[in-house]
Amino acid sequence: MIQCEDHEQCISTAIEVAERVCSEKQLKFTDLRKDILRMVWEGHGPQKAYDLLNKLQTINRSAKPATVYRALDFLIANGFIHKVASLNAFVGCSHPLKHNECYFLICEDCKSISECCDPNISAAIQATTTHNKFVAKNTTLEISGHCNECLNRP
Amino acid sequence: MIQCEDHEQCISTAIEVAERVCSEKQLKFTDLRKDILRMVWEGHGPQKAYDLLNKLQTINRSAKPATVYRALDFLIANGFIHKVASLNAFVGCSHPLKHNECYFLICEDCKSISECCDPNISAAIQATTTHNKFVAKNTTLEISGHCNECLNRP
DNA sequence: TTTGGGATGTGATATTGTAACGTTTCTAGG
DNA sequence: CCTAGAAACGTTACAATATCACATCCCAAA
Repeated sequence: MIQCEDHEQCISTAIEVAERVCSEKQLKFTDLRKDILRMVWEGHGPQKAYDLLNKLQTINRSAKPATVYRALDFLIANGFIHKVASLNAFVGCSHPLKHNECYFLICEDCKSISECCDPNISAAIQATTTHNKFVAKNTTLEISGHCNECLNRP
Repeated sequence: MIQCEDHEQCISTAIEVAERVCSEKQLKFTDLRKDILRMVWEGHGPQKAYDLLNKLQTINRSAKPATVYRALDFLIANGFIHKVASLNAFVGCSHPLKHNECYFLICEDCKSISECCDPNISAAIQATTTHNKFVAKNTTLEISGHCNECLNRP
């Protein structure tokens, strides 16, 4: 998410992809779900549920927490966004079609978050779960620290 | 934590280690902190802050959330427990002296949690953070799924 | 057209965590 | 010993996050 050149473009791409995937899978990509997906992407970083609720209430004054959480649940279940557990926040998924195991680099200074998928990490995790005879369903890997830009800032 | 043979023993070992480390580092291992550490370990799995509060209130009726959270913060800061972000819960650290990067296998069925440190995973993470010129301060790796025992249960 | 399930509306409430400020306790230095 | 200053703790209030339960709406398949 950090690196995008034209954020409007990447938002609309994300929505188009979601639209297509939902169409293929016969899922209902309702206006509400689309609005929430757009808002998550617009934030350009981890978005908090209640901030999304506030935004949503500018469109739909009667929106409630459950409104937002239900849409978020749908988007997570179908891979369009991720929950960042260590922040209690949500980010758009950069490649909803490609990977299952993603991880995040979270800069504590500028709050940027970048999503990566690294085959070596995935392989190492896989090797260990296999060794432990553990069947992994969901992997949370979040690395917080300082990004290169912030380290080089004067 | 799953594998311990004598849980009373592993609780008291954990407390002894904490006592020693605090003594060495000139940290104050107060009764409150010791009580919370013991309660985290007694649970034999991820413990929720408010469950700990309830337990604590059987000893100290006037305990408040902040009482618990402050003790938890101390225990985390000094490596005696970990926060499990994906569960909003806390577990005792099996080897407070040895490692920085630990990860968890969390069984969704029996709720057991096992802490592991795998050099290969650490190396893969390190390689990627280096490649991204990212300085990691804290790594959260939590793998949820199904443990071997639960998979083999009839 | 009915009917059943998914999606949403709505109000209430549960759960998790922090801020702010006062009091106590410990400890180092005079 | 005394006494600042800091660390720990007590206490109140509240903020932030999340879920439940039940009603209603809407669409698609029989």
